[in-house]
Amino acid sequence: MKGREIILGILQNGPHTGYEINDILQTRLNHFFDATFGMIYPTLKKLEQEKLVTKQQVAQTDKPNKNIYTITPTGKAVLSKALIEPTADEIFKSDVLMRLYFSQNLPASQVAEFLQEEIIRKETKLAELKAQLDHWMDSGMTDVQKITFDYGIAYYTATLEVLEKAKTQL
Amino acid sequence: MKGREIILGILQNGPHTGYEINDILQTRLNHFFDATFGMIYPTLKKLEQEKLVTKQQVAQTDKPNKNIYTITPTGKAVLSKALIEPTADEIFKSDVLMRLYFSQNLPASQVAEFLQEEIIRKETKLAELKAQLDHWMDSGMTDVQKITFDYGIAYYTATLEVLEKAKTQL
DNA sequence: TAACGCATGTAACAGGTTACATGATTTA
DNA sequence: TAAATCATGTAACCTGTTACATGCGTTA
Repeated sequence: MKGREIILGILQNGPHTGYEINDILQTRLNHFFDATFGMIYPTLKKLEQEKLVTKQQVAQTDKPNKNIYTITPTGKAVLSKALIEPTADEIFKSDVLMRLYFSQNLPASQVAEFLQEEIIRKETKLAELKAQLDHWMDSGMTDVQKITFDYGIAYYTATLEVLEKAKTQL
Repeated sequence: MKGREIILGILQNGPHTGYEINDILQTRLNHFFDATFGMIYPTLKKLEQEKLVTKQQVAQTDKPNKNIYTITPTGKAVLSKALIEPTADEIFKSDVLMRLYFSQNLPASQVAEFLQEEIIRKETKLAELKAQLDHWMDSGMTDVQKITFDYGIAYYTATLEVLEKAKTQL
């Protein structure tokens, strides 16, 4: 699934603005997808042109006006088709591991810094994900969605352990 | 680090052909980077134009002719600079987790299939990585490179556990 | 007064993917 | 005889990134 189908997926649970879609992506799906407004708005525009979503403009007084997008029956059909395709390989690229791999000529202090940068990032992400659990359960988390949460926790926890152990052993 | 610097990094450990670079990427770095020939050859061409590498053509009788690329002093300078920059966030996108997230209207059998597809992939990757350890240690694995290996093992192991537990609990 | 939340969008560009094209030798 | 290994490359395309542009109300 690419941005296109992912946005359709989010809209299947109800109409949303681009801003809200970004919010969902940044909180609940942050640990396995990465989105930016530069992708969300152009994608919504294309989806509208293809008639997979409809746009409803809403004027607001205190806040900027907003566009609420709703998935169409055609959009639902496209999504359903995408959802039952065989799954694709995950994409994982780590700059930190790449640095470690190429670090032969760097001082240990530099290597320690790389490790530390990643430890901070992962600790932050882990804390955010854990903090997210309560709100998410309130707003209706399914058992299967819980797997994606557990996956994230397990991933951050296991790799943090490796990074921390490596740091002490330098 | 993007493809450009990664290829420079590999060439810092000695001259290589594009084919060999691919091989290194597919075996040792496979668990945190993904490369294709369609990226490697065009990148080598650009690097040559920028004089960051030099090409030596070698005629072979039994096998196709090959081009051996060597990093230049300018190339080494570019690489050194890239290596000490602050590290970038890792990129992680999981199609399987995305399917699980959107699976409300799918039958449990379909969810089980998603899980199974990923379990097979991860088991395969884990086995390949473990199998790689011996050759890699023979060809000179540094302590810091060992971290990248441990990271991969920890990641596959921890997430496999989550996926397998989820499968039994469906 | 600085930062954050709300809210949308475009244009240029980078980076990599996919598919195609070729072809001999060796191994199963 | 099918598949794998060795070996290189191009062209079109897709997808997303980065940077820019705007602007009010509220909170710290």
